[in-house]
Amino acid sequence: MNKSERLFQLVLLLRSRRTAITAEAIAEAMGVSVRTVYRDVQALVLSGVPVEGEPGVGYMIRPANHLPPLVFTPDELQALLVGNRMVQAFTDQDLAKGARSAELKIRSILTEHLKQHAEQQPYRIPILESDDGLREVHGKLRRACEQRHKVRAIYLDEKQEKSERTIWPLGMIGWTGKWTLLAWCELRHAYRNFRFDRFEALDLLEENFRTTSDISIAHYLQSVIGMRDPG
Amino acid sequence: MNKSERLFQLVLLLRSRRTAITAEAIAEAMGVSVRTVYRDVQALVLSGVPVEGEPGVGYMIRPANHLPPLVFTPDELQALLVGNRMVQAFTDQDLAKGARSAELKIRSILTEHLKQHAEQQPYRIPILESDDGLREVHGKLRRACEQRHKVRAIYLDEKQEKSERTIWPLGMIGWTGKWTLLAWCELRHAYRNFRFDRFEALDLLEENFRTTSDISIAHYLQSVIGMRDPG
DNA sequence: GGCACTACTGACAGGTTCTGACAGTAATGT
DNA sequence: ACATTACTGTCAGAACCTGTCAGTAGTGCC
Repeated sequence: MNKSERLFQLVLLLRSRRTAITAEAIAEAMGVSVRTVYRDVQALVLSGVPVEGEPGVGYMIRPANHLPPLVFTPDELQALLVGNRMVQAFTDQDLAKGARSAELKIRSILTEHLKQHAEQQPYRIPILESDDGLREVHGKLRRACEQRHKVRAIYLDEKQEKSERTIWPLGMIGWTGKWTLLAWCELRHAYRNFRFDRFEALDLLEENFRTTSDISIAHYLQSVIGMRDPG
Repeated sequence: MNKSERLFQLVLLLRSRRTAITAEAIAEAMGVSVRTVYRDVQALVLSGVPVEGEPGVGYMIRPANHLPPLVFTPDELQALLVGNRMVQAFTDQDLAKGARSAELKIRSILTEHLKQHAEQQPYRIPILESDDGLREVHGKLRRACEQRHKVRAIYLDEKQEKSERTIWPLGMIGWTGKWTLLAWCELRHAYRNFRFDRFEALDLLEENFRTTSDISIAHYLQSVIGMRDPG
């Protein structure tokens, strides 16, 4: 990525956020040194782009129309289409529906050349009916996470031992070949991970839970795994 | 005026006009050669700025009112973001890069409300360094499919038996937890499927192949699996 | 006041990209 | 066939860019 491309991406990055971002975070996102970020920011300012910064806070862009209309490049388009197809195959029905309609919107703005490019991609991702049950589990759990419903679940562990418990679904982790639910378990008073394919029964309860600083996906990722939550 | 500054100015120039402007006029306005203008225009196009040109007419930026506004619903947005993250985790580096920049473009046009919504989604998809080798295999095979290069491969089957063969990579099939390559095998004179994680070595050959009505992904799906190729 | 930390600027050697000039290609018109 | 126009590819020389490191300024703590 050369400098001019990077400057465009930096404008996009700043425009994509609601909050300020530090030079260090930008450097990491762009794969360059912090010194280069300072230079880039200065280059933007000299070009008239209203970037503002504050020590201890980071950089923001003032909302002004500094972006021309943008269209997707061939690589970007392919990434979107493949990703959408994966969502249709590996998540749930409602999200699949969202993916399909998003794709129609994206296709509506393509040039003829890009449309042809989209026809020639080598990917095929079959949507198997045998995965319908899993898609339903996925949908229930997503709803529970989003709406913060406690869940009453019957779960089989790796030894096929059945347990029944009430859990607070905090987040959905995607791995190669499986999804796991990060939850706070009322039975064990601790975080637990549950594979979607091992739930035998699931009931969303009317009762809601609240995340706290000590019970949240960010807390788990930070203090239990030692990973910063980019989300 | 360096190149990055000039590109910003060129966007402003093109956006300020209702009519096309020739490369020569741009060159004069910018104080550079015509050759450089051609390069600059190409750089803008590669970043996704919809610059269009016609011999004898000149260049314009496609007006925003000729592009339908891209407005996504919360579900559509979530589907796009999750899909993009999966592409980053489970495909190759270049496609991941496309996904990232597509995401920035999408995020940069969101309303404040949708930006907030995007921050609160329950998905986390870790991008593991342990998958870097597989991402490299994925990238090679994608290139081979797209550019129609024959591939010289060393492959381990499910009994760990090693074989070496020349194959024509036709398409990439995504399943839960793994990718397979659909290829025409010169050794067996038949279609064969190869799991990405079982390739021990891969060399893209200079030699190209051509698909025919009897050797193609559509033919395989239709006549071998009995499935219509949605394309 | 001294020290540590944070965010930034200046300088430098080595590396990378960019430029104009020129040759070549493709399309169009006479 | 020839001329013109708009574009692409190549090359040598020029210009710019990068990360590293040292230094500056500001802030907070002891």
